[in-house]
Order: sequence, then structure tokens, then C-alpha cells
Amino acid sequence: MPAARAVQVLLPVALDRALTYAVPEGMVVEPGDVVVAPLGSRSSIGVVWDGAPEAVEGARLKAIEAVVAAAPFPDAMRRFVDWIADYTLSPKGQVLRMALRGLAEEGEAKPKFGLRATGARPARMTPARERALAVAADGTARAKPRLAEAAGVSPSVLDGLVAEGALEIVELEPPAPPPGPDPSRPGPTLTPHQQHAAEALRRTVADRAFRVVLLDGVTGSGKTEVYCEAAAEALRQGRQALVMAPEIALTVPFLDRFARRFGARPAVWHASVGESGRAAVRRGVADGSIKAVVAARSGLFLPFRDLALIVVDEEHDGAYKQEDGVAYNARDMAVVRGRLEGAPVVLASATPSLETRINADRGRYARLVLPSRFGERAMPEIAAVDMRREGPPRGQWLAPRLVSAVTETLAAGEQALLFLNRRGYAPLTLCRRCGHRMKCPNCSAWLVEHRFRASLVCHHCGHSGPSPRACPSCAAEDSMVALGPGVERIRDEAAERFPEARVSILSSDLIGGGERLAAELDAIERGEVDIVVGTQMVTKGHHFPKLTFVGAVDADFALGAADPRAGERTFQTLQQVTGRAGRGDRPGRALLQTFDPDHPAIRALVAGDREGFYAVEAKAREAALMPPFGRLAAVIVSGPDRAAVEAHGRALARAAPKVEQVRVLGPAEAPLAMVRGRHRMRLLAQSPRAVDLPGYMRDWLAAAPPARGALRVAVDIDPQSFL
DNA sequence: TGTTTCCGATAC
DNA sequence: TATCGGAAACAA
Repeated sequence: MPAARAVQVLLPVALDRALTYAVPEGMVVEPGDVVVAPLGSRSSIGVVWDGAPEAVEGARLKAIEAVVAAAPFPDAMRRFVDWIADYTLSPKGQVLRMALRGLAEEGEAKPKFGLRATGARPARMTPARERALAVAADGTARAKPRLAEAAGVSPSVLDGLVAEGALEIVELEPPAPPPGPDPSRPGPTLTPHQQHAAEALRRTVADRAFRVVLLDGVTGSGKTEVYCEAAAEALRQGRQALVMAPEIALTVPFLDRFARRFGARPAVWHASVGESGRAAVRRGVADGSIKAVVAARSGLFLPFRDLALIVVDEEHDGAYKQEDGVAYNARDMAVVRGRLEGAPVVLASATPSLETRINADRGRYARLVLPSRFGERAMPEIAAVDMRREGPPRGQWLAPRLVSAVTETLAAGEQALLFLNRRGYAPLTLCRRCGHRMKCPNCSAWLVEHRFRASLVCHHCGHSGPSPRACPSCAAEDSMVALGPGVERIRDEAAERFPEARVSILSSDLIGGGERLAAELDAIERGEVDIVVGTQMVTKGHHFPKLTFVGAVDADFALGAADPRAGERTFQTLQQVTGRAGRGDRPGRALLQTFDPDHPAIRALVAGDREGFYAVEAKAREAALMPPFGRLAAVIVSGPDRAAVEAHGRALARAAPKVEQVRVLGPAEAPLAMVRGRHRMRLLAQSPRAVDLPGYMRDWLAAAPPARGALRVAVDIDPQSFL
């Protein structure tokens, strides 16, 4: 009897290795095939992985149950999953789970039924029946709600007609797939600078080789049009393009820009796309019928069949970081994917992240700079308002200088934007009597008052409850006071200060959802609003032609946090927000209300010195050994025995050839370092015994096993050094 | 003694 | 991650 064949199967559970399964007689499987395999008491979907099957004691080997009729998981994707698991120190199976999203949901397409006229007349005629039959008379089949709406009758009228044989239930044809994007449509007219950049990207795509290009252009320089030409080149070759954007930017206007270029909306992939939509996109991407996808970060795990280009728009955006589960930065992983697919990657931003700039400076990435369309002075004139010296009177939030700037703007018949990165009415509610602060019962964050909804909301977990009349702690009546401003409060103050102005709020939790937001944006664009009070939302898409003044109500919003990237974030956000001011023919103005006018980020904004700011930040980052400077930026070994801890740190440094620098920190410093690294620093092992690391780190630690008393190891690694 | 809850080991 | 089983905790 011949030995049963066996293969490795990776399952989408938190297991770090593939399991060995027997292949039943007559079944043929190749690496990449999607199969169903028994796991414990249940069955799971899985992917046949590379590698020789391990010897498992005969009796324990279970057999694959079935091969799933889905496109096989491409080779590059398998290596991508392996790479990410290795780099992020997560179980392979957990990474696979992300890459299989949309597949599990994929079922048989359920047939849909509709109604069609039979030609028969019902015994009794009514006006409603007349209307229904008149609409149905053309002989086409329609879904019941559609027919009812078209005829202006209730669905039960149609039921009656079915019962009497005047309408029949027929299976509806599945809707024709929407037309694909058409790259041969004429593109927009590009400026010479755009044309030059677009041509460079077109050539890069045509070269069919991995390469990273930073597309660096200020707001309004037309980056989208430029990378769309790169996508057009990919489509002309009959290959696929992936455009990634932060979730919040995936709005209808954003998609419409693609529609205008290509004559069709691209396929969309993000969290709020339903299950059936996901299954359809995944299938289309895998079989090659979908050529262009616009996606949030999770779209990076779609199994493209022939990927020719990845664009990461707004590459500096923090939304690319996934923090829970597998921790990764989709911008970096896009670069990895591009390398594995042999496809170019375009990183686009008006305010590139420091990491990306350094990579460009060092020649790892190419750089294309798009100057503004509007000549030299496109950047608005920015000044700081020192809130310590010229702040508003108590109980108000708009400084006199800012108020007069808004007055002038309105007098000129132009629009003003008041930017505040805080939703709701007030970020903190406390009791005047006993000092009790309203905290979220689930997550210890302050509850934010939303006066319009009359509730207190946790912006962390979504918990929400009514605003209390009496203090929950000391029961004092009417003692609760709102502390600090949110956009709602600024709106109230603006309405009071400028009673004749039309004031509007732009915030992600606008009552009425996406439609209301779109309507609000349109109104602003048409100039029907004088003062816009908005959160970070205002930086995304949409051009406001009449906007000439921007006031940052709290320019220090990020500076208080113990986040080493706070300065960079402040600079980037304020640069983007203030960049919205200005009309085609002249630059706008901006005022930054700050308590720290000497902060490097604020000073750089006022001086318009982007390069100087980045130079200073780069130095600070290098000193802190943060990416992209430290290959292995920090090893933290913490434990009771300081000598053992340091010995292990040194041994680890010797054992790890790719490590440029190692820091050994004592237990007290370890928590600080963990915060510093945030997304890249991971706890590797909690005890020497539990050291079970993937890939390269396992090798390092094998050469330098943790000493007794050395309990923790954390690392911070630049992915570029492992490409 | 039966029942519930928690936690760690395990999955081929 | 999902599940299982053993140990401990609990009620009577």
C-alpha cells in the first residue's frame, strides 16, 4: 500500500504554523489551493501552504475534506502572509485570516425574484391595479419594491395581482457587472509639472519592476490626477491597480474623481462594505475581472491576480496603522507587497511622513515633487496667536485677533474655517461641587458632551448615555459644568459673535450621516455658508473656492500627548488645514491659537519652513532611535537582575547581525520605551521559557538565550532593512 | 455531590 | 482564534 500523501495547510486561526493533513485518494491539491479541513471538533477553511509536510504520528493525521472552488491563493500572497507574520511577530494563521476576508462569506449567489406582467387582466380593476399594470406592461421583470415604487402603489396591491394571475413571479437575471474602468478615455488637461510627473509614473508602471516613488505635492497640486495616469497605464496593459486611502477619505466625491477619469466607479473595499460586496470584490480581484480597486488599509490583503501598481494616498496618515490584532502600518506593508509582486508603489502626500522623506533622501525611494498650480505663494500667510498674552475673555475660545480676522473675511464676502479637532460640545464634564469627572464606565476615557444629542459619549468605545442633571457622585443638582471647547461649542460662540453669518458644522458624527455630510459640503462649496466649524474632516477632499481664512482654535491639540510624533502630526495636520485657505488667484490667511508659540512645529508653520522643521525632527528621531533610523532601535530587557539584563542585551546585540544599535534598559525604562515605539515595538517574550520567536529573531535568540532574570525583550525594526 | 467558572493547553 | 477538559470555587 503506497504511503498516503500529505500536505501543509495553513488555517485562519491564531496558529503560527501550518498543520499537516492527509490528502485523500483521488484528490489533487497544489500549494495555494483553498481547502476545507477538520480542526478539533469543527471544520475550517484553509490554504495549502508551501513546504514539506512534517512527520506526524500516523494516527493523528486527519484528511482534507474538500477543495473549495475558489481561485487559488497566489504564490506572492503566501509569501506576503509569511513576511508579515514574521515581521509583526504574529501567528501566520492570524495574518491569513485577514487575507481570507470576503472568502468565508462567499456563498452561492442567491437567485433574486421579480414580477412580470402575464397579459392577463384581473377580475376586478382598481386605480392602483391600473397603475401597476401600466408600468409592468412593457414586459420587463422588476423586483417587487421597485415596481411598487414606480407605480406608486403598495406592495400588497402587487400581491393581489399575483394571486389573480395578472403578474407572475420570475427569476431575475443577475445584474450585469458594472462597466470596467476605461483607460482610453481622455484624461484631464494636466499642467506641465503634472504632465512631467505623470509621464515618469507611467514609465515606472510600464517597466513592470518594483520601485517606490514618493509623490510629494502640496494641497491643490493635483496629485490625484497624476497617479490616476499611472493607474491608467496599468489598466492599458490589462493589469490591476490598487489605490489605498485612509478610510475617512473614501467618500463619494473621491470616488467620483476616478469615475470622471475612467468612466466608471472603481470597486471599493473598506470596513462598511457589506459581506456580499466583499465577496464580489474578492472574487473579481482574484479572477482578474476587476481591474481597479480603491481600498482602505485592509485592501492590501486582496489576492490580486496581476497587480501592476499600488498607490498609497495620504501616506502620512495615521489611519494606515492597525493597532489591534496584527499590528501593522499598511503604508509599509504596501511597499513589501509591491516588492513581492514586482510592482511599483507610489506614496502620495502633501506632508510626507518623516520616515518616507528619509527613505527618499537616502535614495531608497525615488521622489517626484509637484509644485503648486498657483505659483510661488500658494501657501497661506500663517501667524500665531499667543493665547497667554492675547487670549479671549473667560468662557470664550476665540481670541480677539481671530475674531477680527473672521470679521474682515466676512466683510469681503468670503468664507472662514474654524478648525478644532474635537467633536461634540465639550471634552470634559465635571461637578462644580465635588469635582467628580464624567468617565466612561468601560474604558476610563472622559465622556464627551454632545449637546445637540443631549448625551455624553465615549469617543473611545462608543458608549453613550444621557447627560445627568445631578452629579452622580454627590447628587448636587445642576452642578455639572462643561469644560473646554468642542466644535459644537465653537459653533455656538461663532453664531453669537457673528449673528448675521451662516454657520455650519463639519464633523464625522454629523446628525444625518453621510448624505447630510455631502449636502453640507455642497452648500459650503456653493458659498451658502459663511463660517465653517470643522474637525479634521475638512482636510479630506473637497475644494472650497471661497475659503480664504482658517483659524485653528487649538493648534496645540496634539502637543500635550507623550507621543514622539506629536510635533510631526501637529505640523502635518495644520499644514493641511491651513492649506485650504486661498483662492486660485491669491493666497489665504491663517491664525493658530497656541499656548506654545515657540514650539518647533508652530514656528515652522509660521515661517513656512517645512524643510527646516523636518531637519530638526529628523535629528530628534535619530537621537531617540526611532524608525527609520534604528534597524533594531531598542532591545528592552527588563527583570529583577540588572546585571543579567545587561549581559543579555549585549549578547543579543552580538547575535543579531542586522542590528545597528541595541539599548539595554532597566525595568523602570521599559514602559516608556514601549510607548515610544507604539506600533512597531512588540513584547516578544514574557519569560525566558516562552521565547518562541519567528524567523530571524529566533536565530538571534538561539545564539544569545535570555539569561535568568531577564524577562522581557522588545524590538523596533525598520521594515525597509528586511526587504 | 452536582454545578458553574476560570484558565491553560491544544489543534495535524 | 475556538474549543475542550481539568481544577477550583461554590451551593446545598
